[in-house]
Amino acid sequence: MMNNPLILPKSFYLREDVVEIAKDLLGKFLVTNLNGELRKGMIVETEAYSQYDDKACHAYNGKRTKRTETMFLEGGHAYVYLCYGIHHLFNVVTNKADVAEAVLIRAIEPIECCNNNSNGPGKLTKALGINTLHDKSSLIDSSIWIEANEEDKLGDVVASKRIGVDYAGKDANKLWRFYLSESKWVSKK
DNA sequence: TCTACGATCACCT
DNA sequence: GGTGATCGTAGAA
Repeated sequence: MMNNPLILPKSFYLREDVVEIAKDLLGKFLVTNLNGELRKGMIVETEAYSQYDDKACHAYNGKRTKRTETMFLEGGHAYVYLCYGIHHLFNVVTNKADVAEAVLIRAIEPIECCNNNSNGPGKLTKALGINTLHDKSSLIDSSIWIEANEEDKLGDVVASKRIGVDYAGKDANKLWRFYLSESKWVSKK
């Protein structure tokens, strides 16, 4: 994957507005190259999480643990963790080092070698072959990366409440989930 | 050490 | 619509 001009540069991830980045990731291509097999899907659904003013975030209020440590890395890294003992969830770490913010990729539209369904955060990691071994991987120069979409014909972007974070009280009402309204691959309308 | 629970999914009624 | 699977992590003791 050397010198691919479409790969999003680190500066894309280092920006300080994680909500903005969550929106920008829609329509981009998430690509993995594992075991010599290239897999690619278009991102159609994302959610933003921030350590600031967001109880739903694992690193809320700057909480640093072995698991959340990844979110404190510099933007442009993968944050992968196990949920419900079964599902691997893939996030993109954003902002500068020591600021814990990330974007959860919730659904992709299969493009290459992802015949499996991928309309949910647990399913897309399975379709792409992502697991917790990829936690802390760089998204710039390793086997997982995100490419720009030169066509960039997105259609309508819809904002909604995030899924599965009711425990977060008022923060559960934040409109920090974004999806492409025309995509049939969105996990839930 | 021990216990509780989750950024989900598939299958059941 | 309701619920069980399943296990690493976090927090308590």
